[in-house]
Amino acid sequence: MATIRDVAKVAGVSVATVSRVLNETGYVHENTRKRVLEAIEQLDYSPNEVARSLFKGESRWIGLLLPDITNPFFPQLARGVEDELQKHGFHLIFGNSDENAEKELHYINTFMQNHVMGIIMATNQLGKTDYRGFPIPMVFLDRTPDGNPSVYADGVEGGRIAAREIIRRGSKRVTLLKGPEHIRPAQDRFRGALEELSNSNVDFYVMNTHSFSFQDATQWAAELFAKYADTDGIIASNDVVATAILHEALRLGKRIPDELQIIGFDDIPQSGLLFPPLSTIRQPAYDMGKEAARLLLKLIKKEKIDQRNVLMPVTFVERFTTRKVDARG
Amino acid sequence: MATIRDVAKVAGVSVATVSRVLNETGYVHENTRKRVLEAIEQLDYSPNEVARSLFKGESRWIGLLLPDITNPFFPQLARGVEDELQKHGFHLIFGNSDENAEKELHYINTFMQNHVMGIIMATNQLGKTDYRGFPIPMVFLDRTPDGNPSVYADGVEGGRIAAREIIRRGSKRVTLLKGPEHIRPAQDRFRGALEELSNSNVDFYVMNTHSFSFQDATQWAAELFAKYADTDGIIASNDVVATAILHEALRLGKRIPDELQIIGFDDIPQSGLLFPPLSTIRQPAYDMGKEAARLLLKLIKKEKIDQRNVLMPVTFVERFTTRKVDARG
DNA sequence: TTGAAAGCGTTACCAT
DNA sequence: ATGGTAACGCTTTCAA
Repeated sequence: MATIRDVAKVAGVSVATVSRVLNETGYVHENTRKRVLEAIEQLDYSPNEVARSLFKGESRWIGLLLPDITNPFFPQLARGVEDELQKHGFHLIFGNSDENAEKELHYINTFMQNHVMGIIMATNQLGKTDYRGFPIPMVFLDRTPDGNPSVYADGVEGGRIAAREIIRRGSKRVTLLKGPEHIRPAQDRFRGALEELSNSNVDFYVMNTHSFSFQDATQWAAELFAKYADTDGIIASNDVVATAILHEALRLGKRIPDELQIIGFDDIPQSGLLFPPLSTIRQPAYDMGKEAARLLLKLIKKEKIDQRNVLMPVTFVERFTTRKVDARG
Repeated sequence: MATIRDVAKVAGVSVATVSRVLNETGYVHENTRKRVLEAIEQLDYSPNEVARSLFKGESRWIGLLLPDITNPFFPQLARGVEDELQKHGFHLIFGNSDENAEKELHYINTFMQNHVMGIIMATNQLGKTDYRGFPIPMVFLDRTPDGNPSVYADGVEGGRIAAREIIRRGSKRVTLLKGPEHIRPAQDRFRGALEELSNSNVDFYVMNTHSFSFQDATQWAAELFAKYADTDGIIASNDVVATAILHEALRLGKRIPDELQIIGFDDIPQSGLLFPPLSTIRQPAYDMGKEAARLLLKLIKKEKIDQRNVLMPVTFVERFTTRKVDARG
């Protein structure tokens, strides 16, 4: 690996001059500039970012902390973050926290030791640790109780839409799954749907569920259909749960969507690949990632922020687990 | 951020001594050690990895370059890599190459500039760039033409198993999809299946297909069923393609698996969530990630390597797009 | 057992 | 327009 000194020697100039052409700062004669550029070419030199970072006290690294990249919602998000950072010459250091407060702290720590310029994190441990007054910018992929910068999807509205659409398409005995207590988006969705359902004239049944796992959901689904056999519409707390319910319904021979409608949440990539393809409330995961990266970059560059908490819109994706309805509703 | 100098000052010793207790190198009196530790505690000091890395000319970073984290096979792999690295105190710098040689080079470059100690990459551009004699260890997630270290799944055997199982379960008119020419695992699978099919007494039809995309596959599926309506077994080139075929078959009202059997490849997470759940040849993605990380770490530490090219076993995952057969076959 | 100082590869300041 | 050099925070000789 050639260093700036090697380049200086070959070009017959001082390291200061090389640095100047590298960074395009200060004066340097066109001829010397050429010589330096040639030397760089010849030696296949590229500057050592570590040294740069040490001197400047800054870097081009961003830490991204996700609960689990294996969870289908997150890859899109990560991709959005990476694409945006990449455009601005920043790089990602990545970790999985498994929703574990200890791991989370550990990663934040190593991020700091590695001079990252900012951190983007999704967590449900919010409130357990106080991140106000943190020495570097952080963006949360979720609302934060303390008003930290964040980007999040409009779960409440999502819940409302889900309820509205399932009612509008004719379900009369709706089942609403509550979702994990400690996961904020789940509770938002629940509240939104509950609100809309309460104001409607359909019967509905709330089922308490505590996880997002496929296994668990399969079991509730069985219980649900045993207990409430004539339900004709289910609002699931996310797409994975919706998938489990769909399976169980199919297994019981229910006709979807004629006999039973199902709406999920998230619009993870596989939802469109199910049979029948799942109708769901879409969170724009990729764009959320991009937005988070943008916000963080602004924070880092201390640009003016007009919106520290950006709310992303949510949309109904009509596929085939809900009935068609004519344009006028 | 406190520095080693601050600690030295508070503890009333030199930075050299602090460094010694930090690294547990050289002699240091128990009493001074205590004082230093207290100072560290008091200042909440942790060493600057960037400075460390600059001095040592080494780091705890590993670059991971994947085609696209959004592609369902890769998150598991990434997770395997991260878990293993994490255990050994290494961190991941991550990028998506999109199978684009230019991007690939760009990332490799930034990885190098950032002093990563090694690189793990999955690519189908192999051979376009010569990575022999590269200054840091690289592990490829695929076989490499030039014998670079690698970990890969046994595609040929996978193809054989797929063909064997579909024949054993009674398909008489098998369709084999070829998959993209330039993707090595796809060709391995194809060759394996072709071999087994050739040695069998079933009729078979090879369909040339050029991508792994869901959209494209949906189209071929339509063509396929039009052209070869009585095929009763399809070996797809991966699970995404298998899913598209499954859909099309369901749409045409075919009974699965009685009338038509389908086998995929990969065992991506959603394959078990399809309806009916997809039978497939499983690549152990998570373990492949772990194995790649282990191999790389060994390379970095210059430990003895008994196997520079590790072949991972592939298994048949029996679900419900293939027929049951009694234990004796 | 401890400290002083050089050096890792940069950048930026101050001279010239 | 160019060069010398201190400094970033650490580790590691070398001397004491």
